[in-house]
Amino acid sequence: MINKKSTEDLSTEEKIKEAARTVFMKKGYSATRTRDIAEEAGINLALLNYYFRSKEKLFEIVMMEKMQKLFGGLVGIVTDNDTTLEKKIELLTIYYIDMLTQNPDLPIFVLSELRNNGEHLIKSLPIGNVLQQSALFKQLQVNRPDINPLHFIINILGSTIFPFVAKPMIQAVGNLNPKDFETMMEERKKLIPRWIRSMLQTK
Amino acid sequence: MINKKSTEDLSTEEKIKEAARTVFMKKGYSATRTRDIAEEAGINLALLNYYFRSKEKLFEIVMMEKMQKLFGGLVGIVTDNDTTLEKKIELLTIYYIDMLTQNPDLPIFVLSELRNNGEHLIKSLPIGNVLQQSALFKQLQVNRPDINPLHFIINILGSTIFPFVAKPMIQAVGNLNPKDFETMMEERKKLIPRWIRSMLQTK
DNA sequence: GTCTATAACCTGATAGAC
DNA sequence: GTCTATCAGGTTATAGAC
Repeated sequence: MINKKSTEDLSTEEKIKEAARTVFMKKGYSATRTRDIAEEAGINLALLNYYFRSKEKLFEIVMMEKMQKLFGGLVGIVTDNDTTLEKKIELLTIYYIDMLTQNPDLPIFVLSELRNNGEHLIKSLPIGNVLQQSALFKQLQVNRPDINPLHFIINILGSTIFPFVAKPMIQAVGNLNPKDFETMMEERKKLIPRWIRSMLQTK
Repeated sequence: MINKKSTEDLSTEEKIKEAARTVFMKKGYSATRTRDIAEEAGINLALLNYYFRSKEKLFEIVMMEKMQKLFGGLVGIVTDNDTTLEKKIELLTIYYIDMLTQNPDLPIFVLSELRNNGEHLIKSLPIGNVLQQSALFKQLQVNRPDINPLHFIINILGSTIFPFVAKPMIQAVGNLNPKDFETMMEERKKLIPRWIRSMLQTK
């Protein structure tokens, strides 16, 4: 546990950033007050501006981190020239479900803030070109030249990410407690790769 | 066109509600100022409070409408005892893609506000019981008794709704202009029912 | 670097004239 | 019903002492 520093050990700057992650994630940009962040960090409001100049600058740092966390992880998998198409689908599924089980609020945060306060941040991530030129894209194109590969990417991400975006709704509809929800997501790790495989074979 | 009144013809109360729909939908609850709504409605700020007492009351009216619009439409389809499972899947797909093409920002609005300001509103919609006792649920259970029917519901909704939730990301990744995006969604109306069918057959 | 105090502005809501 | 004016409180950001 050498990497897991307790809050008291962190530098002031890092304490503020950590508090900002927590509060922005929970409330979104607009509903967050800098006072909330200062309180969460256990420091004074003035220090926040001393280190980060403004609420918006601090938000952009957090937002970039979260976008990276949501979309950065897939790069290593999709660009690997040594894995089969089927293996990539399996790895993506497991990666996303595990990562989102640890960070269930990540996608709704990123996707909703992207629309409200950060559409200009999309261009910062070169994820578009990476994906278009990836091994996965080419493999999909070879397998199903009749269908835009983007459809399959959407399906993989939709199958894994959507349940977390709609989590409150799904829990209500299915009468699921948090443990039930996690169990279902665990089931999906096996089901989704099978489903995507069958999609690829369906003419 | 007898139902389509121009803005000037509406009652003041309806003008304010219409403006509230527009502004809340665009900015979300927290980022919306009652002054924005008043201006959009072409009336004075005081009138908003005269008709609706508070920002929150007005928001709840809009939010209930939007939840109804997002989830109410599926009730008629899933409870129909006279359509086959396959027909229901086709109808749900077409219904959602058409409706969301007209209202692309609806799902991200509802799902993100649900988390921030309206989790207590979920219970207002009896969608949970309706779905659990629906013909669709029973048909899924008969077809695949080995898999929780909720998985398939999530897949149908995920395939149709997720692309709209992630729209800015998808457009950036795929280098799509709005017309391209619509074309892809149109393609999905044919593809998704095929995919779900093949899922149901995949052991 | 860290704090207190406060400036400068914004926001939801209401009072009161018409 | 509709308006103008304004209140009371909140919000970001900074000045200035330590």
